[in-house]
Amino acid sequence: MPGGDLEYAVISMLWKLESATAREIHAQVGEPAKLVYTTITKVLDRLHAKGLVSRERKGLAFVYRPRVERVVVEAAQARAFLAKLLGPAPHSAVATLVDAVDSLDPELLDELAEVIASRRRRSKDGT
Amino acid sequence: MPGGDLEYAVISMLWKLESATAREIHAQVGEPAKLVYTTITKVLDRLHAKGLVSRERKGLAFVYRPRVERVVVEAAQARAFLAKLLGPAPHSAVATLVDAVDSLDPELLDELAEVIASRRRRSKDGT
DNA sequence: ATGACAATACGACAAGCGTCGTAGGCCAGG
DNA sequence: CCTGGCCTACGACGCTTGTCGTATTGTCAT
Repeated sequence: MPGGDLEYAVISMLWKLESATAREIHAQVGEPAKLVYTTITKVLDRLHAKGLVSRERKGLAFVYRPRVERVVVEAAQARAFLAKLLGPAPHSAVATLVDAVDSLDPELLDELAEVIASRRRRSKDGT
Repeated sequence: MPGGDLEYAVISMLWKLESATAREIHAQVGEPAKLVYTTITKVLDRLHAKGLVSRERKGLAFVYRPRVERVVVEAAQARAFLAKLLGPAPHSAVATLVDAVDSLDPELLDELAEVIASRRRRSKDGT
């Protein structure tokens, strides 16, 4: 549901920090990207309008916190993306994925294999 | 580079068919989605403007064909998506991914494992 | 030639997002 | 009391995408 990249970056930071003010988010996300402060507040606004984050006044500022669990959002995104890829040719998609992981961080391949193994084991048990 | 879902669906169909007219694409993609013919041609237009597909006149109609290889585009998408996910917590991202695959098509897990294994083997060789 | 048809070209509109700029409210230090 | 900082609220703009509708043009059979 966080459609764009910036929105995603912002809510990601919130997941990481648990809660934060616009200023803090800006320091972490906006500043490095050379984005003006109000750009971040705007994004926060929209996220809030969509019900993805909650906010609570604290003195002058708002303290924001995520309102949706990260796992849920990421699972949804992953599924959507996968579905898009799988559409026509599931098999090559799998290879594409593995390549992507490999090229971004080869070490994750081991982890990936492990996760799959345990998932497979669990399936066999019926859990 | 094919930003949206419809654009992606259209170029996907082109990858599948090798080449096709707007009418054919519409029959495959547009019709089932209850989209009007010109919606498809518009998308094809934009795809063409972006240089993602080429077209060649054939009688009245244009015959379109993909101009970028599917692997290239998909690899780029996969990398972009992965990078987005990995950003904050690479590890849970891997799990998310596996979950997604599992939930969409459990059989692909085996395939995934296999691909990883061969990729690992190759890495070890240094290829 | 001409009229019916098919296909394209073009233009329009609404959303969603990124990105700013400006206006207005509020609190603390002179 | 007034001024300087912060902070939020809001509105604006441009670009991309989805989605149509209408206008134009080219082809073919009569």
